[in-house]
Amino acid sequence: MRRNSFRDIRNELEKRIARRDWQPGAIIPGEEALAAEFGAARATVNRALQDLARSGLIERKRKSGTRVALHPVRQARFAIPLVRQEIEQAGSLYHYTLLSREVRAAPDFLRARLALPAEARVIHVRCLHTADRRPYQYEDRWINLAAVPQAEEQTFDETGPNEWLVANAPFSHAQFEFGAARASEEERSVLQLPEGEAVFVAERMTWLAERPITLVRMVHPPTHRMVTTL
Amino acid sequence: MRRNSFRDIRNELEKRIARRDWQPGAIIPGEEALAAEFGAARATVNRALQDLARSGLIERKRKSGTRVALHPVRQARFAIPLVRQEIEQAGSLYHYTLLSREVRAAPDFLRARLALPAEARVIHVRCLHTADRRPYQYEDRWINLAAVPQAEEQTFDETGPNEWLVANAPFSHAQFEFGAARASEEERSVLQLPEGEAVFVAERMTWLAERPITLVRMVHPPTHRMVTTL
DNA sequence: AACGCTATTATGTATAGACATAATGTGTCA
DNA sequence: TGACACATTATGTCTATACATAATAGCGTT
Repeated sequence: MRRNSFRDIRNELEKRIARRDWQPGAIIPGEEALAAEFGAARATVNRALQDLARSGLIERKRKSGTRVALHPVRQARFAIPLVRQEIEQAGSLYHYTLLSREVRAAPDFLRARLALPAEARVIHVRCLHTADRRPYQYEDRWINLAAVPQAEEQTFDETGPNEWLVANAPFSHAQFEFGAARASEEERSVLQLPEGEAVFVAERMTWLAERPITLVRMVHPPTHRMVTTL
Repeated sequence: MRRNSFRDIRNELEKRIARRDWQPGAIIPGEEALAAEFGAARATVNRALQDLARSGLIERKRKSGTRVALHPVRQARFAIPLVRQEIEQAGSLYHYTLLSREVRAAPDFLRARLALPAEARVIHVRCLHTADRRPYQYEDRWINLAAVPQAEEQTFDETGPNEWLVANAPFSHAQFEFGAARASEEERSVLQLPEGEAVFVAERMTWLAERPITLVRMVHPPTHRMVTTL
């Protein structure tokens, strides 16, 4: 006979919620009761319930008890891979090309977005990532030199700034923005797209404890799909 | 003196990893050792480590031990709101318009994507969601009648199929796809976009325990941004 | 060297019992 | 009646202990 694992309990409760055995908003039995029902310890039931709460299916409050979430504000997760990994995992040949690299004062739009002081100096890097020799991602990146001074010594002609940053400048917070746009003149030429083509744009800002690290705009051809499951 | 909570332990370990006290790829002390160091039980350390593993900062393997992730494959979460909520939370006026509703046999492309049998019947609904009278999202949805027979009685002329489904047909799995595309003729006319404009496309498939429920294609004007933080 | 069995080891999970904490209910006193 | 202290309750967390399980290392056999 199989022992009652917290997964079994979680799955069973999940099923009951999906089946509407317990209405949305309704309170479900307490940990003690469930523990008795499943013949498990309260700690085991607790673990199952915490799991469900994390996935947004139930809401828990001390003393009040546990209830089925009214609006199952479900959330999906997506991984943030390195371009190289993403491409190589798809079984393609990765290649990196540096297009330009420049140390300069932060332009106004960047100062505004990253809340940088007037005198801020940054590195601006533009590069292209290809998969099987076909343009895959055009990367347009700004790095705050005040936060990552070692970046100034990097030429970025062999490895991309993303890989270097991941290995040398951890971040604590990040903001992501995804959208679509008509390809600009420059994007079209770099990605070799026909006139008027659409592009998938992902922007990312990262901070390490309130200090802005980098802003990057990653532009993909319209064939690109970001996929995730729940 | 404050008790060592698993959060404290997690935060401390997080800090050490950020500080590079342990190099990426390096093995970190075992649970017993950490428990001794923090003066906690192994179960407490275990909980902290499982937490870190879930967030992708470390990788654990039985017998081998725990090591700092080489490429911290961090993951971000995004919420899956109802369009109405999304619009109203932004302080805008939500409005819904049904464009068409039709019960029919599943077309080939749909049968292929949802793995439906040859005789499958579906509802096809097209509708528009507006924010402050401006087109916000064009929704093109297919519902599998074998999985949600009650949908056949719904007219969807007052509330959108999404809202109805959320309240009446829960799902257990979902797949999301995001991308960009040039607006089709139909999308342009519904969303009132100029010729050659780009659109942001989100597709979602949902299942309840292996039974396909629905496939929806949600098309947004290029001004739309999907934002999330980590 | 190749193979397969076994012992070892670190993590994974379960348990009973205890105390902590937040939220709510209740009774007392001014 | 209102303010406030106190009891109650469900969840939150920790501990010590035990056993389970996956993966590896080492050994012995062929």
